Amino acid sequence: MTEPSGRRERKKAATRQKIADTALRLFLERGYDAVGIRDVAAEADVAVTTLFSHFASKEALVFDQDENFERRLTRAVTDRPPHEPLIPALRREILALLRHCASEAAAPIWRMIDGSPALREYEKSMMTRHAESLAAAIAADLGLPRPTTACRTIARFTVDAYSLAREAADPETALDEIFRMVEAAWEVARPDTASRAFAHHGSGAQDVG
Amino acid sequence: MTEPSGRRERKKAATRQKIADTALRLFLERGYDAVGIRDVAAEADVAVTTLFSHFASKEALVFDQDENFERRLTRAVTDRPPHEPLIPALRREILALLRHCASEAAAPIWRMIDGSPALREYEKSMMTRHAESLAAAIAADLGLPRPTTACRTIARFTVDAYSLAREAADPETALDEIFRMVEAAWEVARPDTASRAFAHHGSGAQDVG
DNA sequence: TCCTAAACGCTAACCGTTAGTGCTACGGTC
DNA sequence: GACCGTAGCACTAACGGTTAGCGTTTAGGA
Repeated sequence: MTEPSGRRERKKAATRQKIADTALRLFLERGYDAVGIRDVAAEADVAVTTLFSHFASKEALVFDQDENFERRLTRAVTDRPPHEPLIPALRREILALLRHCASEAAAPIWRMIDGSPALREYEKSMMTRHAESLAAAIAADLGLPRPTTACRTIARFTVDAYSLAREAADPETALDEIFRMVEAAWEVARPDTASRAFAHHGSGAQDVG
Repeated sequence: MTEPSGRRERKKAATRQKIADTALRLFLERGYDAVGIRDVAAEADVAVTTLFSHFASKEALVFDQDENFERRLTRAVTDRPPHEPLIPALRREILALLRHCASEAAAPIWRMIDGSPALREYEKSMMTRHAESLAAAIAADLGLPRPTTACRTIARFTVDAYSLAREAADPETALDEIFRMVEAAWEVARPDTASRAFAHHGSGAQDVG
């Protein structure tokens, strides 16, 4: 019951990988909607229940490899060069993600995702989940114990930037424009320099400017 | 085949209303997840197929009355007082929506929504859909033929504000903070006055109470 | 060696949703 | 008032994703 080290882990990982590979292959061959869970399970030579013990849903079969998405976002904050400001670091990472998805060998996969409403929905809710991790990373970067509203907001805006840029005709130009807006939003909210903008919070009085 | 005026329409509306009422009652009595579509249909004395001819999904049964949500957002733009700036008008409307959801007789409904992941997801994707209408309304307000990236971004940020404020411990204070950020984002992006960077309007433009 | 537990399998269902089909009643027209 | 097109609704049956219940194998540790 200590560490499940060794062969068992490898077998499990192999099964998982076989399922994911099979699923992706079938989806690309016949289309996402035309392939059923039972098809994937049969082709991967596992039971349906086994498939669902590795993946929470049919959509998760597609976004398996993109779990590192979250990692990349948080690392863009934590592992950036010492004096690089926060927002440019995020912008750089989003740009890299955009390019990774747009070109590369991943093109047919993203065509498939764009072609299925269920997958698009899933990706969006995935991004929103990741925004919460990003908010935590930003808060930690600022030395805050817990994410503030401003952290959560900037995190949400950042994943919006990804989502909006991906839908734009010219993603990279759109990203520039959106991040100018994100930067401006951050400038009025960041705790270290916000003192000149507002000095009160928590009490009833609210005001702008 | 002209206008289906009269009794038929009324009967249809009555059936729809009966289904919605029954569904809401059962959901509140037993919990959303504990009530099946077949239960609702039986209790409303209609066939399952009839239910689905009135409502696109189970979640839509809950958000039936909130179709005006989209209308309210776009009208906050189109029907605002002549010289009121865009962002404060949006802020005012979001505040009204927050209050409408938080207090009022709607409290148990929102408790139910918050208690069901499926419903929370549905609400979020609904808001994202509404963001696109809002973007169109903003574009029209500026005399643009089609929504630009900036319009879409501000629209998205606006519905984010609603979503983030609703999750916050103190929604109204959070909304103030978020809208300060939205305002800043808009200032650097708005096409007509992008040059005069910041114009603070300090006097009490927002109504409280 | 034996014991525990994880991984896997099978069956059988549950649940939301849809297709196919047909009946009924309403509304407009002659 | 009789006629007809069509909208609303019902019923059966299924599809596809997902899960529960329960049994079987197999690896790892005692």
